[in-house]
Amino acid sequence: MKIVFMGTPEFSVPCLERLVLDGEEVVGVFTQPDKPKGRGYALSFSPVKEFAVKHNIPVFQPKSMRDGEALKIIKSLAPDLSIVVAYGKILPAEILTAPKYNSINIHASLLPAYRGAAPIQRAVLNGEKKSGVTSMIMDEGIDTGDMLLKSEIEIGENMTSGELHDKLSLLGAEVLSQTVSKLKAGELNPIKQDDALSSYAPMLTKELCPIDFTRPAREVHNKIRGLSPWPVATAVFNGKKVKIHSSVINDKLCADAGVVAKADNVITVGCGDNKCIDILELQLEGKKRMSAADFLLGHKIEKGAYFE
RNA sequence: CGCGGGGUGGAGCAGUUGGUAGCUCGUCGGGCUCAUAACCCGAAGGUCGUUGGUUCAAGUCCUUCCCCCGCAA
Repeated sequence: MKIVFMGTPEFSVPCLERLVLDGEEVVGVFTQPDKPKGRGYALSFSPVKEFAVKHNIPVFQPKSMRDGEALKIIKSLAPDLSIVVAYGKILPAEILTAPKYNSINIHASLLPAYRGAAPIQRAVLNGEKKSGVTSMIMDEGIDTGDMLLKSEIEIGENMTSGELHDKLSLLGAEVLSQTVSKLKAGELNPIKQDDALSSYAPMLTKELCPIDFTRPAREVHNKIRGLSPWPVATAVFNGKKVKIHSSVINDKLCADAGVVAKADNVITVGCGDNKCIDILELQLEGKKRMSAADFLLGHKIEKGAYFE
């Protein structure tokens, strides 16, 4: 089957890779334009582009999908199907319906819940017990298309967004592969989403990062794992910003919000509900990420020290 | 050349106005203890990221390059 693939971040790569492994004819890849990133503003390729280049698949990076150019390209590629996985642009109907079998999307949530840009992280932030991947036929709305296949996965107590991301990314490739093969076999039964049950997962911003230790321990913990590995929950210690990379809930100790209850191998900090969290890994500004134990070797934590 | 922090014994940090390096942990040996990730004594281990320079003398000043990280995108 001739397929056009649209995707940008790391999450999309396993899907694209799976299509290639399944022997599909990927005739073109659309991905976001190269952008200056990182220190020094070096121009960088998207992970999908990296993969496509390596496999000699033609890459297209239009700035807009609505100026007719993109449509022209797609028509010239004459695909049977378009597959969109975290492309990062909202596609107009003319693009979606250009291929013979229209466009299929892989979304990292159990739709209709968590439509939108950051379904993985939002699920972790909200302390959801499960998540998953849904394939759907795309329409013009944001993740509102008719659902095709769905696969669930458990979210562990201490799982981070990064870990869930990696699992869903692989699961997504699996669901995609099945969806395509069922499409070929004519076995797909699109199911309408129940809008009443829908929810939206907006993009993360750095405003979410500061930890409020007056919140319950579980909420603090969910924030820490939900924002890991990006943008990472932060606190202030001794006037310096620290990123808190990982934690576990500690309901054996008790301390005022933000106050350090204990610091030997881990740093135990009080939260708002008379429980604590154990900080396992943290990172001082300008320093590398390190375990709490390593941090403590070089940083004395006096009695009464606190995070804010 | 977007802004900024940093590269010091295995790990995390100190190191003032330049005079051959110190702390905590770890490691090894010994001791104490019913016992211990506790405590005591002792030991090993560092060309102070790299290059060149200034100086009687540089981890500490200037220079080249490499690497790491925070911010911002």
